[in-house]
Amino acid sequence: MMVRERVQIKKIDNASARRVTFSKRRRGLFKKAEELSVLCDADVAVILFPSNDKLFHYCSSSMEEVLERRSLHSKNIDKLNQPSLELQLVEDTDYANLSKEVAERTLHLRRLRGEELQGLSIEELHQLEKSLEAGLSRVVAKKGEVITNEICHLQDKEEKLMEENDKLRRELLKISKARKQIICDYLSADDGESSDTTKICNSAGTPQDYESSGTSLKLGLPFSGW
Amino acid sequence: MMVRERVQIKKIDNASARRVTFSKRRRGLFKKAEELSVLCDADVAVILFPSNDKLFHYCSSSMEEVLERRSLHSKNIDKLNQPSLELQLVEDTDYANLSKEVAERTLHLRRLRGEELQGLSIEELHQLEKSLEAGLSRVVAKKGEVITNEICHLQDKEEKLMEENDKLRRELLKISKARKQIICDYLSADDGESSDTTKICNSAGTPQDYESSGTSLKLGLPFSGW
DNA sequence: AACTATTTATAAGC
DNA sequence: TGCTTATAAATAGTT
Repeated sequence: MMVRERVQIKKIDNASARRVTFSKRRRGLFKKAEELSVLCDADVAVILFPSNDKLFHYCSSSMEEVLERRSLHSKNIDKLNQPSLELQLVEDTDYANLSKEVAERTLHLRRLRGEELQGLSIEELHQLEKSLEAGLSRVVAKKGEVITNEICHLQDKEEKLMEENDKLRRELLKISKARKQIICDYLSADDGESSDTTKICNSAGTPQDYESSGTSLKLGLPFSGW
Repeated sequence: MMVRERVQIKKIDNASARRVTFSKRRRGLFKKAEELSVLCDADVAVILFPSNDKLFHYCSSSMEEVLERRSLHSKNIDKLNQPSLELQLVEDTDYANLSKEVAERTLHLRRLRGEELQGLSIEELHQLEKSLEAGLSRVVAKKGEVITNEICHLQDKEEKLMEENDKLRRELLKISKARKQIICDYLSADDGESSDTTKICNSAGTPQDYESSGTSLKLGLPFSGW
């Protein structure tokens, strides 16, 4: 029973246990959020997406209001990290605005490439650095994921090809044997008493031509600079 | 000391106590959020606005992504409000081109932040990674340069201030000596033969008030998160 | 910021 | 789900 020892924080494999824990901890989290908002007079919003694609949320006031406030904050204080990507959806009515946005994004892109850094404060450079590090780690993680998938896929393919290969080899072997049998039969019929024919008729011999190439399939990965 | 009894969940009046509690509970809340996201494989976002108008947030993945997901969930209702999007595309070509550019740059920026990576090939991910690494190294180099400059500048400033400090201290010392001399002279004139006056007249004594503060100048650097 | 008595959250079992 | 309980974790008040 109960919490015998320190529980380690890693994904719960058992799906139903995971759901139970999610329910319990969701309640706990929302309660903490509520307490914080009351004790410290703060606006608090919590959004949860469990793996089953449902949505849970808690907000001390109005969710829309809090999110709006956040995006304002992001735009003003954290211009470097959050270059109003949300704005894309908002209808940017005139040409001038759009033009400004292109310029903004272009500058930001150049700075992320390490260009046009003159005049930036240490704080701004530090945020740029953090942003690059975060992006890099996500990209590297994604790449790992894609590579793993690719490898699984290729291994699957390899297995299937090897099976097919085996099948084909067996068929060839069968045909080869049949052929030799025919020749053998022919020779036996043609020259019944010759003792030399046993050499040609060796149907139990190992036909090396079709059995030695099974494990050297070349399955090139699509890119080699990892 | 400590939690003598059940704590009332109501606004903490004392502002500094409120800030301390906010800090502690914020850490706790973010920790719980993180644990929930890991244990239950959920996406979690927490946004906090304490009364002082700062912004704190935690997100298990990308805040923008989570918020977008949330708005998709709740936008099922709003779908009827969006018929104007197509009508706007009937504008002139320049506007359309510009719009496309904004979209392109936005996508690129988001990918550099590690978002919207689905569907990219290994090669593309690899290039993104290289690009991020290159930008990161340039930004880090620039930051180093700026920091070095800032430090030189501050050292200059420190030296000048210390010189000025010395000058001021010497002047004060001079004034102090002059004053004591006047008192001494006065007392001597008033009571010529008293042997006690030598104590007061000790003009070679060390006036500690002006000599002990020279090396403790505080020259705060503008940012501390290096 | 560190400490600690106490409250609170929660894992496991039913 | 909800209840129970032993234990882990959070934290209020103090230094």
